Amino acid sequence: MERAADGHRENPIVTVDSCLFTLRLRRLHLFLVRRDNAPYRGHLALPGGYVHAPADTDTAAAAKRIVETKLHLEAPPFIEQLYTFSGPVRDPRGWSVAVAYMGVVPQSQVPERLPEGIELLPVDGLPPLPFDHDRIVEKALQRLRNKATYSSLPAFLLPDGFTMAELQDAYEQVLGHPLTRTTFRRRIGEQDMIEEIPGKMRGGSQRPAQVYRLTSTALKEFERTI
Amino acid sequence: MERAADGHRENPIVTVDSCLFTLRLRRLHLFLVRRDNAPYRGHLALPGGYVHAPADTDTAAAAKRIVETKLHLEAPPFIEQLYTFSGPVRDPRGWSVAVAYMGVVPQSQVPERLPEGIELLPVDGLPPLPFDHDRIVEKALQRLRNKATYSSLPAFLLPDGFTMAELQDAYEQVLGHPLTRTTFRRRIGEQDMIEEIPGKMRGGSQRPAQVYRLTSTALKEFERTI
DNA sequence: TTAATAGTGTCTCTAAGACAGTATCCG
DNA sequence: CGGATACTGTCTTAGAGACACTATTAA
Repeated sequence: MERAADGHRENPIVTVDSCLFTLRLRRLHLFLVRRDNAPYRGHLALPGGYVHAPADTDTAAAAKRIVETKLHLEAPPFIEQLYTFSGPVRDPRGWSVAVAYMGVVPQSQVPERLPEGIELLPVDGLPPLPFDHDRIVEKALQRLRNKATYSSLPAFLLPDGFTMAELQDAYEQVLGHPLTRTTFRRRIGEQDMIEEIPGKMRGGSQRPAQVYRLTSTALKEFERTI
Repeated sequence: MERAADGHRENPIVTVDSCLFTLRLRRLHLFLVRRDNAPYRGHLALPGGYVHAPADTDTAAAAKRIVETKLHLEAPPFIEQLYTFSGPVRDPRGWSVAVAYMGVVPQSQVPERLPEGIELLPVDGLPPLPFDHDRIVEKALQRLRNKATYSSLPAFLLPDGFTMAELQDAYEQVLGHPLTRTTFRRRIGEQDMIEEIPGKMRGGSQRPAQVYRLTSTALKEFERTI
């Protein structure tokens, strides 16, 4: 931890970038913002910004501040630190460290018409992104898909009050492959992760479905044994 | 990503800290170094240091450099980024960002007598550590234990050439609970993770055991379904 | 009644854990 | 041969997936 005597050391730039996902028309989408400053001015990129050292209490606070400021989204129901990217070339402004965050937002929390400069693009078929944001998005999708196999994460893409069919669809959209209905119901039932909203039912011209909500605002991880 | 006009923003200090584990006398141990600079001079802490911005190619390179310099260990067979800790108080030198790494080293790569200033302590019963290193170690142990449930990670604690009993013991030491022998053999066998070293056998005054090695120098993760 | 989706019961097959039996070494 | 540990085969039980059957609504 000694201060280098040779004067070679410069302190890296520290930024925060966030990958926020939502479901729209049953497809997974990513939030992007059009940059209004150099570098890459005018390009679509992940919402990001500098850490404001004295004001922000940590990088998570910086991420929240930037999401609120740039995406006009209130606190996402799930957001967590993803990975830290670093190096001399990923940002043209110099040797940089980017602490990346990953989160999900229910569609109900997203306005129908997005504010100017904010775009919501389907994750399959994203344009090339500036900086190393392609790598960040790839890692975020890996994490999201992986967590879908052992946690309640996909449920955070849904509004409070969803049917079993909607929940299964959220899992399938994230995982990218179908699940067997019987097994899905059984597995979810074992996890003590959702509860029936008493009496509440929903249906069109068929048998109405039971409506559920998460039992906890915290992510629930499933059991695993070696 | 605009430069703040108010002048409030200072760039945080960027450091790297590493949690390296090994098995010694069948127990999990953590590497610590006695600090020879302020702050916390003379205290045992995780091996850490500043990122050398132009010289290091990224924070992983910084972690490797610091492990080699401070622990006198060659490249650990497994090391990965753990988490990034940040805030105004975790380091008395100011608002800081610490990118933490976690790794394992086989006992065979550790000299019997450790160099001056380096200590290897059992993970149960560590002294309180400076900075927020207690939190970092806690997170590293969580990651290590979690990965033991679905990957070949504990095998990296062993030298090349281990018996099935030694492998099971490594898993049990990391997980902290016994495993059933039959199931363990079956599960490991399915993973295509280890291979027999042909002809090689080891045993005292009993039937000699088959000796194995990892099939890959990369971590192997087991299958998982929802 | 029919169409459509929700929800349940059950059958089969596979995998997990328990346990006993066989193999192979040393002394 | 006896003791010790390595390894394998098999039995029982539990869970996964497949599938069919029942339930409940609107038209």
